[in-house]
Amino acid sequence: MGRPKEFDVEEALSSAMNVFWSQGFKAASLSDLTTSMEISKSSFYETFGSKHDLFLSTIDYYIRTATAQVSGAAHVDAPAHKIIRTLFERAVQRMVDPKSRRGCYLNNCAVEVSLYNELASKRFATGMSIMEEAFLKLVERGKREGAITMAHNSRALARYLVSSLNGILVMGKAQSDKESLYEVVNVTMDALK
Amino acid sequence: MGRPKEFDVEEALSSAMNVFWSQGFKAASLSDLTTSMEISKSSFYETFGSKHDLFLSTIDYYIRTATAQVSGAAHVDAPAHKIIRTLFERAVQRMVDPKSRRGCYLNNCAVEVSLYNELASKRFATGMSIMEEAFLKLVERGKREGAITMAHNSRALARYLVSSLNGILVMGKAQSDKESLYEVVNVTMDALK
DNA sequence: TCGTTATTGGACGGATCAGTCCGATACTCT
DNA sequence: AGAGTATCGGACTGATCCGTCCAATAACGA
Repeated sequence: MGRPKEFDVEEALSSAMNVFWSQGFKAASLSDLTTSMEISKSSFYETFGSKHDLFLSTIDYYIRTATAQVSGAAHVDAPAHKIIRTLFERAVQRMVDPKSRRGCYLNNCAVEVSLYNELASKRFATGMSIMEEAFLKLVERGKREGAITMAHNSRALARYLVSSLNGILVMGKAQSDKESLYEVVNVTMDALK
Repeated sequence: MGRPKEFDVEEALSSAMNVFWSQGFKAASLSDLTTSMEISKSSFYETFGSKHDLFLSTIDYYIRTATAQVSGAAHVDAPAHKIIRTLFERAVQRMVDPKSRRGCYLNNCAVEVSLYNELASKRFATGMSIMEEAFLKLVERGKREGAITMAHNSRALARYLVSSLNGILVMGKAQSDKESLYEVVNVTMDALK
């Protein structure tokens, strides 16, 4: 019944997210968005409601996809502390590559709009706590494996890791020198011992 | 000769910075700025050139004032590692207070405009390296005082501290719980031992 | 008093913006 | 063939934006 959608909503969301990620919410015009999403203005409003609605949807999309990666890594068959290190090293690699030096989408969104946008900042908090839970499981496993210190409780260490990861993503914007960032990772990881 | 300026340029810069800090560059309208700065549109363009010029000036202003605080703390007569902890605790206090939960101005600016603004991102890098130098001196002193580990070179530790401080400022936006943030500070500081 | 500079407020231009609406067309199922 | 939906492009609205310009006024020094 009726003509089917010609574009994939998830793909369009991904494109839109990349536009917001690169330009910010305010700076991204509707024209920028529809061009990148490869849909017409009419389809845009029909499917996504408004620029602001779309923005919130891209945050949900990011939480759905990006945090799934971190959570997924927790199930890899390797020592927990190695998985943690790998997650940090991947972050460094992303910040070193000019094409992906955009930091964390959630952080960027929080900076730009959380101040005047309740809905967006709630999503930011949600994303962070998902990250925290993922790290928490890894830390607990690391303790059982005897590779992580008992000097701090697991949740404190998990929060420390989320915080540190964000710090590295911020630093990467100013200091894209690979070795410097790896040094920071080394010090950060040593705190777990 | 001629009528003297009636407003203080530094004060106006401070007001403008607060507007940008709270709303972001794009979202801050000229009307918002002139209202907060308490000058007319004509005086605005006469003195500050353009919105963008003013923006860059506020970044310089921030670097001039805020990093001076950190650098100044280095000369306090107290054990270096205690000074470092105090700096972190002050950051936590700022993030816990709803009125000052705005993170680091440099970071916010970098997130919003660094992607399409060379001049702003250079300033961001400058600010970060000033912070790094301040922490470097503290770390070196802390080592001489025997309170900081020799396991890592001083510059790596200084970078680690800058990174961690930024991480805490980011986390504070999602997690404003005081105790959680203090826990992160504790773990962070333990890495120096 | 006179020249110089600072300040103001408002009018104005040119551009861009988000969002609405409509007519034409294309696709799919019954 | 016909009903139902998707898509498109473009015209349009109303608002907002940054920035320019100008005439009037106010404060200073000589």
